[in-house]
Amino acid sequence: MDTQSAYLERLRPLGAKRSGKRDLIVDVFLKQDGHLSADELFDLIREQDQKISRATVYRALHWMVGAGVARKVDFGDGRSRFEHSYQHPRHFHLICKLCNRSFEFLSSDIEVLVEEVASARGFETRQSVLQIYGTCDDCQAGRSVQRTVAATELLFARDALRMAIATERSGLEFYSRGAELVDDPQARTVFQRLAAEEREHLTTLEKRFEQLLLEDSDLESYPTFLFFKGAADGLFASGTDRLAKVADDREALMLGIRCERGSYRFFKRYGERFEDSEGKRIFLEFAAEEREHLRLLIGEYRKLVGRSKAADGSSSPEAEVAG
Amino acid sequence: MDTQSAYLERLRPLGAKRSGKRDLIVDVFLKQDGHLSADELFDLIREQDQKISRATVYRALHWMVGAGVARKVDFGDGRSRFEHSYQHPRHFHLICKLCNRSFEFLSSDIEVLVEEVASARGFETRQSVLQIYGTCDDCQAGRSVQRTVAATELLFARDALRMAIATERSGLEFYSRGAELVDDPQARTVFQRLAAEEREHLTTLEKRFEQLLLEDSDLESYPTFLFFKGAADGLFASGTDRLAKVADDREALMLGIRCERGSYRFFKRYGERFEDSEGKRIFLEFAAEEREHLRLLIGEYRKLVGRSKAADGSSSPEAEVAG
DNA sequence: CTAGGTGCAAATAATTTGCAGAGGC
DNA sequence: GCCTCTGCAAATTATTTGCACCTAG
Repeated sequence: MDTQSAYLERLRPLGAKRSGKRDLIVDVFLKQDGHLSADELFDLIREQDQKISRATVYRALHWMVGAGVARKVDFGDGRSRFEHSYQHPRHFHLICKLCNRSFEFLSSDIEVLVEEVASARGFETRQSVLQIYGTCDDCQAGRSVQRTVAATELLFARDALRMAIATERSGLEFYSRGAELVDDPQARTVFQRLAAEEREHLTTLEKRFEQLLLEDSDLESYPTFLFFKGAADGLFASGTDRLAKVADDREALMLGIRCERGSYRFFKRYGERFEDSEGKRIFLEFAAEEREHLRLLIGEYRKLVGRSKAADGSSSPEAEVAG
Repeated sequence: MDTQSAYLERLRPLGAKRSGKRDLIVDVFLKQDGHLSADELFDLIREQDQKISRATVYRALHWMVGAGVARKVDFGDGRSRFEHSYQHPRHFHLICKLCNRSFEFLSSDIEVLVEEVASARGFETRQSVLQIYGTCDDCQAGRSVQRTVAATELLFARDALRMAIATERSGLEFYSRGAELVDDPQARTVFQRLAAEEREHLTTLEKRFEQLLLEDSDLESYPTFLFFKGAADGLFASGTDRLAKVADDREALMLGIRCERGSYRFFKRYGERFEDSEGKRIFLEFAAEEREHLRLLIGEYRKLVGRSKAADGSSSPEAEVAG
């Protein structure tokens, strides 16, 4: 966590003056996981410095919220709670009313819908908070096991990797199949090359996943953190299905372009939304790879259309590629 | 609002004793629209009865929340706010941080996703709260017009009717087109009959909509309250497109069945989710109509398959109809 | 030097509670 | 008669503020 100080440095201009006290408070706060009430944070601070007053803690929290370091969340139990934004994408909460534990998750699907609703009203969103109150499975089963939960950062990275791997797999299948089906030798070469790349990336991603597991061997067993309904894996999968039905090589390439473009936009868009974190990096790196593939495919598509001028013009080829 | 007392009566057993004071508080509370803080409610109560104390209001609110008459919502401004559950489906909020107004909406799409996430965790949901903080369009534009907003009840009814009407319209188009395309005379009769029914229902619904407008002539101008992304109107519309491509009458009927079933499930499912209200009734009544259509279509389908035993078996007809 | 940060104590603000009496069942 | 509701006032809890002082830029 050495980027942390750099991160804070970036924020300074917003907040004016630096001070030892505030630094301490911010520091202690960022080291914590989960949701702290002002009072809990105060107690923690007091362990380090007996002389810091409650008011200072409140003021520091207020500053952090303003500077975007922290978010204020309300669990309905009277006092406010705070959580970091640092390496911690905004997320939603499942709150168990029995054991008072809270579980986090992230759903890009929901975020998209929220955006749609807001824009339908001309509303400019700054923050959205979703809390689902109810009973957790442990409490329902009578278990009172205080299951330790991995850091959100790890879960996020895990889910981002899972998604990337799933996409890579179905991409691999798509291109392998495509290489078999395509007639044009150059198009086939491109499909084969892309298949090879997917295979290579897949290996890389799987290694990265294994490395992640080293940090917490139970990582795979924790529940999903990042929900993506029609995540990219569906894109290529349905693409592969449709591949069997394409009329010619041009259509096959176009299908590839559509899949890659969907996948690229998807990973880029979400990668951009998150705060600095391993998960964000995974998303963005993956998006960059998809962009390369996309470029390759589009180039090949243009060449193919050039070669066979007798394009049937059924679906305005150039326009589609341009998008 | 005469069902109101009956409604409260139903709740009594949960809450023990009836009392004039509490009745007054509940009464005043239910008459209000929007989100009241305890204090605002207290002021309103005081207009009726100078001697009621703040504590009593708090206690009554606490009771109401427990009894399910009210919900507690937190807008992050320090004090809690309360809103009815009565004739007021749970909903989400857009909260403008500048003018402090809040706008409600309902999104079944989001609710579905929330349910999915919760069940993926084995979490039993009791309530979900979604708050979107930001800046409303009025504040963005510098307008400070305190636009009056219609009662949620009305907006909900309006949107339910809009949805029903849209579905009815595309259903009408579907069956009209179907009647032209179908070969089998009996199948044609069914399509014609359904088209006629849709036309009739459409008229009824449109009248109902006009009546609703009498209650608030600006009703149409208020922003959408109920968001339904792939609302039923999309179902029949895409059905009509596909109608041109069906191979035979059996497929045409099957397409109708699929559309009706989708529509039926849709309206039923959501109708069931809401608290007693005009909107709920609209949903459920509409669902009942769709069920009738569905029954008719399935009957016709079975007859047709019986007539032409030479079914190609391409899509396990009976099984599909059964679902 | 000066704006902002800090501690302390006092002030608010929202909500809860103890207690004695009133009222429904 | 018992149990719950009610008013009042006092208590509690979370958070903010005034003020005098301190410190980084």
